[in-house]
Amino acid sequence: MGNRKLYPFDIIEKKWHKVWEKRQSFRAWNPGEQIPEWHPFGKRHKLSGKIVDQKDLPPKFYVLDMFPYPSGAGLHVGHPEGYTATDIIARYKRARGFHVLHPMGWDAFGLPAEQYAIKTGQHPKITTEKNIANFRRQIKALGFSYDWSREIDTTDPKYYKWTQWIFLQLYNSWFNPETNKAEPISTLKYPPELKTEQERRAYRDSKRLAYVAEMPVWWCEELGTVLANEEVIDGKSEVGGYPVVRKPMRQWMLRITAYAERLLQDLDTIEWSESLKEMQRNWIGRSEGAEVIFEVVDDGSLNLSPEERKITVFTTRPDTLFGATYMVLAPEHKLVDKILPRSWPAGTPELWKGIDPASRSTPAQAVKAYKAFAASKSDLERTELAREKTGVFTGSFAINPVNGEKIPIWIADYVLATYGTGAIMAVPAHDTRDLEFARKFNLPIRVVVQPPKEGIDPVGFVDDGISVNSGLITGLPTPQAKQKIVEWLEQQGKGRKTVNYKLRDWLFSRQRYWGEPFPIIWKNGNHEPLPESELPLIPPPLDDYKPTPNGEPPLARAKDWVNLPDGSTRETNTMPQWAGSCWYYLRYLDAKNDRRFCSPEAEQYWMDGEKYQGKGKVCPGVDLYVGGTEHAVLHLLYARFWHKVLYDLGYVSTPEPFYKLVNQGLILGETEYTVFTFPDGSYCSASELRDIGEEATPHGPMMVGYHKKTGEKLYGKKVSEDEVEKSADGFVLKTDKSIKVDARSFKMSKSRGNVINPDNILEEYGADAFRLYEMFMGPLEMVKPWSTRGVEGVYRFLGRVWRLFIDEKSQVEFEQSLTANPEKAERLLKNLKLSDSIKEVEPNAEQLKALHSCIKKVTEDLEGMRFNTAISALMVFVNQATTWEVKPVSVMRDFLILLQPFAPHIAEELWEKLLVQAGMKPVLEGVDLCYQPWLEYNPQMLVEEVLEIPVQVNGRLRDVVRIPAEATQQEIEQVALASQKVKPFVEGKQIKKIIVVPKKLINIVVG
RNA sequence: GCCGGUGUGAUGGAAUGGCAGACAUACAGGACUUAAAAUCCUGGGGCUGUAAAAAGCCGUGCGGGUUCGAGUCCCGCCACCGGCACCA
Repeated sequence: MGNRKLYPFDIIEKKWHKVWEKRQSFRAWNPGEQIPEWHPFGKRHKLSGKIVDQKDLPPKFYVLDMFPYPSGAGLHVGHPEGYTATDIIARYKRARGFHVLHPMGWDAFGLPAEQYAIKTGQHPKITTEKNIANFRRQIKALGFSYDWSREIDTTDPKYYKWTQWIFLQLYNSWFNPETNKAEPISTLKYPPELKTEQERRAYRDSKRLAYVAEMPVWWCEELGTVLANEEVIDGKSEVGGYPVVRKPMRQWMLRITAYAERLLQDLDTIEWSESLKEMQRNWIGRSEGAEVIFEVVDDGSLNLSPEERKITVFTTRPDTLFGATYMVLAPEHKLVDKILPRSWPAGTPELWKGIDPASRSTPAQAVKAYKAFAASKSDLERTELAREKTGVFTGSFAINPVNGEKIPIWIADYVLATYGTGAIMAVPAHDTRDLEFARKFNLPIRVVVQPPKEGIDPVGFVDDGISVNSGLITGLPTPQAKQKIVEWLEQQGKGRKTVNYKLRDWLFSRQRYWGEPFPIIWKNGNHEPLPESELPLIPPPLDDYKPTPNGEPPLARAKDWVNLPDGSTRETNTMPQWAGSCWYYLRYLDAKNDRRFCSPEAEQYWMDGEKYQGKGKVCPGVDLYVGGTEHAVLHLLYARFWHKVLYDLGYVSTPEPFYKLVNQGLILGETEYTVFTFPDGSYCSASELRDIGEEATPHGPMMVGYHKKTGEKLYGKKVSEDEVEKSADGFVLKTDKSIKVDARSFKMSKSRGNVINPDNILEEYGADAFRLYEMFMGPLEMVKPWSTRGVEGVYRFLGRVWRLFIDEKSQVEFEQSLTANPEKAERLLKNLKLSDSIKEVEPNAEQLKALHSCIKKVTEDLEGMRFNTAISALMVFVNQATTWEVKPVSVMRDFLILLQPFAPHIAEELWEKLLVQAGMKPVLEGVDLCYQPWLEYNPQMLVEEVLEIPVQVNGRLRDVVRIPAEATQQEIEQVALASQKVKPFVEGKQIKKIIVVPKKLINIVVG
């Protein structure tokens, strides 16, 4: 790239940023606010100077970005992808007359700032502020039409005051299963047997939506904190990839499980992508089945109470009860230790007695050894490897309620304590895991479901079939068999129909400093809420931000803060990072309110589509939410949960927060080519390798592959694009075409060194080109590789737009005077002259057609969020307009209205030129470009007098004929048949039928 | 293994069941230039064919099907990407 700019984007962009800021162009107005005389929104909607009421305001459109965590690394090119998409929509909707709310803020609590604080002793606030300032600068440089007056920061006490307040709402609520919603804790009814206040308190505390529980949690030594299930991936922390272990700790929990069903059901009411909804459904993991009670066989020596004698299992296949040949408890199951007989029953095979030969003398010893073995396995080990089944016989038996059969009770870690009842009935014939286990320990396998088709082995058949050898359900197809057996169990009091969810309650406390402190104090072992008047509760500064040596959170170091005069102490845990992002979209509605998290008026106006949009489509909540898939389950599930609680308590008016959600696809690094070499340095074709992939090494990620024949591990070497060429299938080395090269794009990462810094792109091509490129790459939702060459392409397009309007001679003079007086840059812009070819003339038919087909395409594509094709329509227009000797002002004006959402800076500058130098009349006089009304296309302008109609014979293209638009079907047929190119294919054959698609195509079918 | 998504030129990608490859990138040729950059113009899926054309055939991951007509719809596969994964 030469250093000469195609147009002075740097000057223009700075200029318009200042203008927009000064005019507060993108400020949105809450009901009750007075709109100043000068504001363009007031002018557009005739509300200037008025104190507006909800009913005066035009329909709202709330378009939201997932706010970023301001990391020290600065903006990633992935951020502006979503932000540009929402900005284009925001600008388009504004032009369409909507009252647009388009805010931005910072999700600023987080680990990196805290870890930096641990290293340096510097308060994390300082790092955070610095990073926010950098992010703000970078985002502002892109010219997004945010209402910056609503900017929020989750680490600002004015913000987290309300995060803490919402926590108190959760704390002071319980979920009433009868009404299926959260209610104030005061409506809780106590069982009559609870007499003392202490008993009632314990009962109350056990029902709260925010409650304390001692439970095994994921403890991450490296991070010095516990993590939520959702933050643990493959036995490692999602952040940093550190090992985690299970550890019982006292923790704050949020009762999200109470909302499992509603979180699932309401997915059907919102417009999210199917894949995203599926992810949430999977996470919630609803499964219908039955609980079945098995009775432990006790000859009296076990001393079991009647309650302890019952083992309840959960199964989704009650129809296979007759095939249950053993049962399994999780090692952590409560009853495990109670059911152990003193000695092995007669005839217990050695194989059943456990993993440790030394401990086989009694069941208690075997079980103890097995429990120790299972507990020692990290979760990584549990999920990894071939998952060889392990387990041990307890020595006890239970009675299968359907046939009275005595079956052995085992413990095994393939049964999870945390799902269902922590116990299962094992049906090896019809469950893959049970089958594996039964085969390993030589347990009986009994077929009770016949596959519907011949030739399928019934052992290991897990789908629906016909019940066999199953007493009263024999002969029934699986669904009916399930129903009938459950009815029978219910009659007998041996079981019932039930639903289970994979979703667990949300572990809500962290042993960190840089998070919201809990507004909770502890008095005599009981917790109490802080009064609302004491919010926000601000954490004290520390000298040392590490956890204390005995594992207490860092806040425990601040003795003066923790210990209160009356002897009570503060909770020292903090909330997880997700807390602040659970409700930020509500704070934007009324960001400065210090009496409430958000006023009811603002909430109702901006969130409730139905009431204030009048007729038409109802879009409750945030109308459009755009962000990455990385938040598919965590943030989006948590936020929906909080929203539903607030809805139940009457604080918000919609059951769902985000009506329409779009996931932007990841932007990968530029395509990389890898050639593999043998240790001696000679090349190996990628086609001879299997399992090509990345491997982390101390020098960063390396490409590795394994030789298909020898299994030898080979390393890859990066080669540049000019060293390779495309062959029949895939790329090969230019120097040796027998050597295939691996070509793929990778996620951008520091260690790989393929990160594109937005600052550099902005510097070289400007914000408009950057915005345009990110949208032009392809459909928003798709994963796509970055290509800096592609940026140059759209940059050239903007250069063509510029030259369409600006006189070349004045451009040259401008550049010269700019070199001489760079400090006068902005004033020199005035010297740029409009091209002489732009004239106040009536547009001709061709020009109108070009304009109106552009309006049509851009409008339709914006409605469908197909930005890439909208931009190509703009390019088509410019390519056509470049050939016009005279360009009518009106046509060029309308083009700028279409261009503005995509490339606002250049559009504003050229609009101003048309106003000042060509005396252009805007569509709405005195209104800024960003509030000019959108254009309607006129179908009349697109009508062709002569159409080019393709002629097919038997579906194959033979000719294209020109036919007057008003031609009749017969005339069209005649012209087509008369075509010299068509004749040879028709002559001598019988014409069976002629299909004429009006204005589109004609197909002659011959026999 | 289960669920979801995607497969189209050298590349990113376009195509309400109706001219496959819009628009752009890369490439090649030309104009302008002392030269280069920038700009403008032209070309282009493959094969056969021809002096050049014309013309024909084949082409949207693979195999079938529906249809006058399929990248698009249906059935069966394959590959890649993402998510979940001992959840009974």
